[in-house]
Amino acid sequence: MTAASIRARVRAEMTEEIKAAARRHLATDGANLSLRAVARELGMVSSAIYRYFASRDELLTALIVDAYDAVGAAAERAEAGVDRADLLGRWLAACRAVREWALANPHEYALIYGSPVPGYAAPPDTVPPASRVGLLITAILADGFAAGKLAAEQGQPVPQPLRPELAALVGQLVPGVPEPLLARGMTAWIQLFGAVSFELFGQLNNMIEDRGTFFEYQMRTAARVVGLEG
Amino acid sequence: MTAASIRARVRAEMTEEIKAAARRHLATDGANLSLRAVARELGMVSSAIYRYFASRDELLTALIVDAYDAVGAAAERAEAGVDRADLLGRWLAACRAVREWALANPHEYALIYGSPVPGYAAPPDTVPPASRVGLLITAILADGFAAGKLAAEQGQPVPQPLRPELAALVGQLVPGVPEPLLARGMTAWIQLFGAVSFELFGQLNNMIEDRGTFFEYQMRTAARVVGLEG
DNA sequence: AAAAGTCAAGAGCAGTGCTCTCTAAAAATG
DNA sequence: CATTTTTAGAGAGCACTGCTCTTGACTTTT
Repeated sequence: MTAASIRARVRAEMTEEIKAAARRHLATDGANLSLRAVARELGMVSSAIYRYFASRDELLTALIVDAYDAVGAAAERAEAGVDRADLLGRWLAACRAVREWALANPHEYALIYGSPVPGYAAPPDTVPPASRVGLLITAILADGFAAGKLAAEQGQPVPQPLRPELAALVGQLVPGVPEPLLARGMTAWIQLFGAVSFELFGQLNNMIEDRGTFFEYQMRTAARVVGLEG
Repeated sequence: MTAASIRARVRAEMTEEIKAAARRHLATDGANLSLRAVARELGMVSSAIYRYFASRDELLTALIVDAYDAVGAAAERAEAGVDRADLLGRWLAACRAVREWALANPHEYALIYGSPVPGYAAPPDTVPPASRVGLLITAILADGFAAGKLAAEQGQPVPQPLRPELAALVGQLVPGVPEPLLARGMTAWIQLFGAVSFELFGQLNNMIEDRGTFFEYQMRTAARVVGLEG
């Protein structure tokens, strides 16, 4: 039993080492990292990797899950450090955390929010980690609504055909939040990742140099759309 | 002379055929399409491709330029069909055209707005085509401001450090537009491509089914941020 | 101590981007 | 018209890729 768990522990450590090496290679080769190169770096032969991951795709999936969890955790940590009553502060803290994580781990960010890897279908285990940031945002909205600080309706009316879908989402994510508020929350969500992606993927090149200030402005604008004032 | 231009014309046709085949392969293999497979499809040998493109990157660059031009042209065409005084209509037409082009050509969209291809640096010739949609949006803003329909200031104040950069952008893109208006235009620009990318890259999966309506709502919300009312 | 389970290595297959050399045809030049 | 020059493509080859299968060594369990 102890022996078995030793083996299991060694196996877990090896798995982590492979992922760490793969993450390093992600930086130079992107999603088409080379299994053989990873193996070489670890001083083993390529076929040995297959004892730990059934395929390259499975390795990628592990990296994707880790990445989603890492952004999610970073955003949650930052948001948790802000006074609960300061809704704008909580939103901005989460946004900044996402951006900073993305800047520090650009290739992992690209892996999860960039173009889908061709021929790769995300398995179901990636879904829960993928929704952590979205959940965090909606939690802020829920708090704001509960405290009477966020209006249910504001701005563009939500088209009728969207309401049942939004209602279902509210039901499974944040019970009690009005659909129009969630709809605006999704606007902010798109704005957040749109801004980070544009910066990271080079769309701001030759246009904006002071990316930090630009991002701050964008996220404050998004906050206004949702109804979060200072 | 005529003979020379015959040769040149054949060469141009062959170049187009290679690009067309490469575009087809983009669908299955994404950015790491195989030169050999492209050559095979054209009934030639891989080394022959190198008579037309010095490297795989050069082929990719050609595809990227074509893609930027295609979205740009689609957006311009759609926007041109709307009454000049109908600013909201022009904005929405451009947005819908971008989305529809992206849905029809998802892999080309991913090539230009997705994660950067690892080890690939976009050469300067991609810059002008890349800015066509942005130019179109700012042209709408300029018209609206000239007609007195768009307020210079609105919503979130533009941070001081951003103003000189925005001023420079205004100068080289759309003289006469106030910086805060351009800043809001960029918000809408991010919202547009953020929404399309989220839909295309699968971030809306298991959340929103009626993507068309959702997109419409998002773009109308973005229009409000800029100050474009019905 | 024997049986079962696990790990890693090595060879091999079909594929890749790219370079180099060679041939055949076409165009430009005398 | 004949000859030189330019060009397109073919083919072989290099170092690489993901992945499979077989073989040998080691560890855990019975």
